[in-house]
Amino acid sequence: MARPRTFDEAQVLRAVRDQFWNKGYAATSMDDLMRATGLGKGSLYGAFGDKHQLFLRIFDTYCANSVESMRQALEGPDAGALERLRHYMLGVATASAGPSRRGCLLARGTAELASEGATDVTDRALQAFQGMEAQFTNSLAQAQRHGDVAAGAEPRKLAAMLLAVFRGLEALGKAGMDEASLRGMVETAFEGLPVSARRRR
Amino acid sequence: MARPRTFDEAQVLRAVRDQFWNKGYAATSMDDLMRATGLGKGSLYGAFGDKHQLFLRIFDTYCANSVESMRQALEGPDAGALERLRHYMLGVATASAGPSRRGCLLARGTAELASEGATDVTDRALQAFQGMEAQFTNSLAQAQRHGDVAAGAEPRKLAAMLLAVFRGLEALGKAGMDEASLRGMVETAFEGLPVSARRRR
DNA sequence: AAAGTTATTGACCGCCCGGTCCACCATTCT
DNA sequence: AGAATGGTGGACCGGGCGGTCAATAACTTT
Repeated sequence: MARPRTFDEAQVLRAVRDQFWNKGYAATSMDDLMRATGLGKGSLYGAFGDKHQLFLRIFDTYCANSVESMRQALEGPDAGALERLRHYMLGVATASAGPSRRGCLLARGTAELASEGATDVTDRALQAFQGMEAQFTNSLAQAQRHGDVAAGAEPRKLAAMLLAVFRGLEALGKAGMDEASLRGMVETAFEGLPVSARRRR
Repeated sequence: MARPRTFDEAQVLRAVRDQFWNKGYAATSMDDLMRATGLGKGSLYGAFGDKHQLFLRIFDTYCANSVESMRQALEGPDAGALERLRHYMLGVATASAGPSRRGCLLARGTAELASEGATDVTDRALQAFQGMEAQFTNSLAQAQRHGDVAAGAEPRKLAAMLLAVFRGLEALGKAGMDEASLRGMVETAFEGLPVSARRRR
């Protein structure tokens, strides 16, 4: 009934996301987005609305993807749950220390847009964080079931603590903290987890 | 030999800091700074240079103040060192959860300016974080000396881990995480610290 | 083929951006 | 008193900002 779109929406959104990711929200201009996507201004506005809506759109999918990719990384049998979790967090430490310096869009977006009453951003971020915490809880419960974590421990409390470490890694990595330090933090946090009595050395 | 300044430099810098703190770097305009300080543009540029230099200036003192205020909060005899540290971090948790939402300028500035190769910002941030870590290490060493922390523990490793939690609190608080959760993370982290054998229950 | 509908492009809008510049002023030195 | 010095305020600059819009193109329906 009408002219079809000539661009791949997913591809455009990826380009937009990368722009916001690299430069931040305020520092990204609509011209930057035009250049990055190859679309004219009218197309961008027509398809996605204004800058803020566009940001929310990519922020949304970024959050969902983050939680989902974590879920995939952690899923598996009870037996290796604790080790998978530890391995995952070590990977985060290494990635955060990388020279990319772009860090995590979730952290960046929240830091930049939280203050000005933009609850539409913080709400999504909070939901993502809670989703991540739930993944941690799940892994720890698996580990507990398998006997790697003390029977009396509370997976949810431990998960919350690990979530704080997790977000801290990101923050410190962006400041340029070296990989060894970040990985050390993960190791130390895991050494503090209550080990099952049967496995205590 | 010439006309003296009519403004209080410290006061002006405080106003500038608050502007950057509330709105972020990119979103703060020079007009905002003129309004906040009451100074004309010429005075601002004459006294402090351009926007970036001005930001570095206030960022510098903010970092120094942060480390120093932490030092003051933690200083004291060996006896209460661990408890002071715990109390301090609980205070951070409560403050991060506050409805102010402005969070920590150190975190915000780093998140916003780290990516674009602005090592002048990240260098200062990293130095501040290392200063904080040193304070933690110091308190933990005191606690160890007093027997609150296991003799075999390594204060520096534990301090690094607590630093990650510390920065995580800030990040999660900005997203709107509730106070009870944040305080819980601190409690859990402290429960994981290796307790002196003499004091183990 | 004509009508209807939507995508696309880029010119255009008013405004505000960071930064410069200069006329003016308050002070100190001679 | 007058020159010299440096602080002050604001007009001014070119350009980039977010956002709008009308002309045109590409498709479907009748």
